[in-house]
Amino acid sequence: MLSIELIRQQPDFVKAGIASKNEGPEIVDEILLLDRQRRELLQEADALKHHRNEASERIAALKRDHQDATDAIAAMKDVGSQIGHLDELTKTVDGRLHDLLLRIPNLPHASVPVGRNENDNDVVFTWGDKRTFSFVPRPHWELGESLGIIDSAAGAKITGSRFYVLRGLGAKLERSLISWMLDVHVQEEGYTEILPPYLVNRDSMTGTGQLPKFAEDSYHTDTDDLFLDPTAEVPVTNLLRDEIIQEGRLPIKYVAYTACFRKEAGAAGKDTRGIIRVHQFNKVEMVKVVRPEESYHELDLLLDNAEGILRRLDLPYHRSRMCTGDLGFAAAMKYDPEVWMPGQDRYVEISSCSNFEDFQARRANIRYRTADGKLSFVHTLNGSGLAVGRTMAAILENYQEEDGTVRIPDVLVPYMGTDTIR
RNA sequence: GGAGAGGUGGCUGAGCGGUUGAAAGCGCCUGCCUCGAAAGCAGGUGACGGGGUUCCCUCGUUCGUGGGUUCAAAUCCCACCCUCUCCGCCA
Repeated sequence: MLSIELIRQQPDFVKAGIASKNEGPEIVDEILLLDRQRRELLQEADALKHHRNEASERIAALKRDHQDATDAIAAMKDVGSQIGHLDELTKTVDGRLHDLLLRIPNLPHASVPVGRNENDNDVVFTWGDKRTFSFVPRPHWELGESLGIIDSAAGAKITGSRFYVLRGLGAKLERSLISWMLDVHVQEEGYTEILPPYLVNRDSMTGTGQLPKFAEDSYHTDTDDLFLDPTAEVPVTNLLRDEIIQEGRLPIKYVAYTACFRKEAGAAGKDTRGIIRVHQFNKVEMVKVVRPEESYHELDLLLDNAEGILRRLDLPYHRSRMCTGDLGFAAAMKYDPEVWMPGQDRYVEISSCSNFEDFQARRANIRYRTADGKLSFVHTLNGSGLAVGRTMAAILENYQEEDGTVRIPDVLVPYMGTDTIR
């Protein structure tokens, strides 16, 4: 969330920032109004409480001296109820204010290009040579079906649409990719591996920004109010919720594999074929918690770590810079590496690397203590390294042969125990 | 799921209705001592939110969370959450 001080002091700056994210300015005015009400109520109640505290001290003194205190007690009789009334009002206003603060998006970094939606994003970097095919490359869903490794019908049968089953070397390829990606990030880039719960509580979902605004995107268990994590970002970032980190521990670099669950509300009709947009998918996610002054440098490193996976797999990609309108709710800056899919003749998002600055840290109350003892909010970042199912799709499409077999990228052969899926 | 124990400041841990934001110890910071350090001695040391004449003063809140009782709650009552031990069930 944004600091209330910033909203108070520079409301027009905040309005302009959220407008560039396609959010109306009314929320800022509503916040300012409630903030004013809150402070007025607080002053009134504090004055009464001060009065009560002084009276209590006098009563205590009288009691100690074994003197009669009935008059003093009688005089305070209804002050308590006045305070109770004011506290109740404050609580109502406070709750409403807090809810609005949780619903206001992060402001974009000043350097982010202003734009309305994904059409205004820029490709800022391109890597790799697209392979020239002597035949018409097929999309991964056709390859997956003919090889018998991706079974969408089975997924629909046992669960529903947008679920799929992997079989044989398909299942093994998914598992190999997870292990290999984790190994690269841990062994070569110094991340610490985490295997968190896939179910998270309401506080965790609020801490990273999925709640309260995007509840309809998440799977939820009615009986105990838990959510299926939409990304490992949620459990992993929340490892540090309400923690005070000694500065020397920063930067903290975590990498986690989890299954991810998304309702994909509003995606009806989009990417209906294949395994690009599904309700359950595997992802390896990197999460960083860093000192504020280093967060943009760390974003560059994070991007390089994500794209390094694509380079090791020799998959052509480009990097898309998100405009303000496509940053999402919590990010101040975001880049999406997109992989080339020759079977579909398009680039597909395969990672998303964001700097949230202190937006998540404020919500989740993640702070660090500097050498001179001061407390500040950290900056948080995360990026997929990578979405596993989409990586498998990209491998199938880029490494396919005319006879329908698929070659295994060199780095994965030791994990797969074979160099071809046939 | 059942029974029991417990949740207090950075940590350990007292307090169990009335100057208790909270003893004591540890840790940390400052000063004295020292060539320097340790030891010793003295002092200081939480967070959050208001207000102000804004390197400081002041008020309020804060002892797992939320309610309740009371002039007054860390302290009494209720509910919930979490941790530990034992039992049961179980991949």
